[in-house]
Amino acid sequence: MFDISEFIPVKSTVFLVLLALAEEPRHGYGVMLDVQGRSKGAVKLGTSHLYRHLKRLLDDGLVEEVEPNEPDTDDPRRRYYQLTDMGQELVRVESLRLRELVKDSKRLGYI
Amino acid sequence: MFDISEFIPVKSTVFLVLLALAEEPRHGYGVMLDVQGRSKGAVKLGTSHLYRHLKRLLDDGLVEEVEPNEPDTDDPRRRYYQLTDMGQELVRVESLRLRELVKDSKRLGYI
DNA sequence: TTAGGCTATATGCAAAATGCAGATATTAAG
DNA sequence: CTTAATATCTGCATTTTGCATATAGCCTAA
Repeated sequence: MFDISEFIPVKSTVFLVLLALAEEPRHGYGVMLDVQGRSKGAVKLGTSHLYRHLKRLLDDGLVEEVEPNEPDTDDPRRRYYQLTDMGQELVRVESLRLRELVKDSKRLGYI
Repeated sequence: MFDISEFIPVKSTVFLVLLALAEEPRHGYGVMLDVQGRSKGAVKLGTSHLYRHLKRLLDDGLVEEVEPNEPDTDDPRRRYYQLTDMGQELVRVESLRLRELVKDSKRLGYI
């Protein structure tokens, strides 16, 4: 369907951004908080970094901007993003790759 | 035991190197072949990159050089590496982190 | 025996990514 | 009103990457 091979392996921090958006559309700052929360604070993604990642993901067609569900309750500065079809496939393929690595690690007795 | 928090998240390509060494001591070129094989060719690690990663891992105390098991059968150019205790712990902790991400991806229906 | 391909490690350099700091502005709480 | 939290974005020095290339030992077949 899509040729996503050039994006694999997905960078560790970028995968966290994709996974945040995999759950539901979010704005940049929300992505940052999700990344921190998901890793219990172990991974911190600086804002500068975050927005540059988002710009890159937009350019690559993995993420697209979307209107918020309830505009009136939202801070107007917020820009919402969601995964494109290609972005969803990348999450799927990269998840499978990581699952194999985890399986190897388990087989070797590390976890 | 060790403070490995500064190394998390481990870069995608570096984790592949660590996992190659997690199986058994290998020399640089062997690591490269393992990385390619483990991902069925999807991930290619250039030689320049590989040796710089190894140097960095040595400097960080995650990997250490080791004498080959059977010197006489080996190409004398080869330098063998294995994980240190800290390197092993990093593999363990990072594997657990990745397992959670895969679990999230599964919960969201991506895999 | 030598030519070619694979194995093996390493460096140089331009381009890209990163980390840190800070600019700018809105919202919410006290 | 003042402060803290929210929110997006840019500048710049440093680090990492990608690509090419250097060097050289090993292996096999013409």
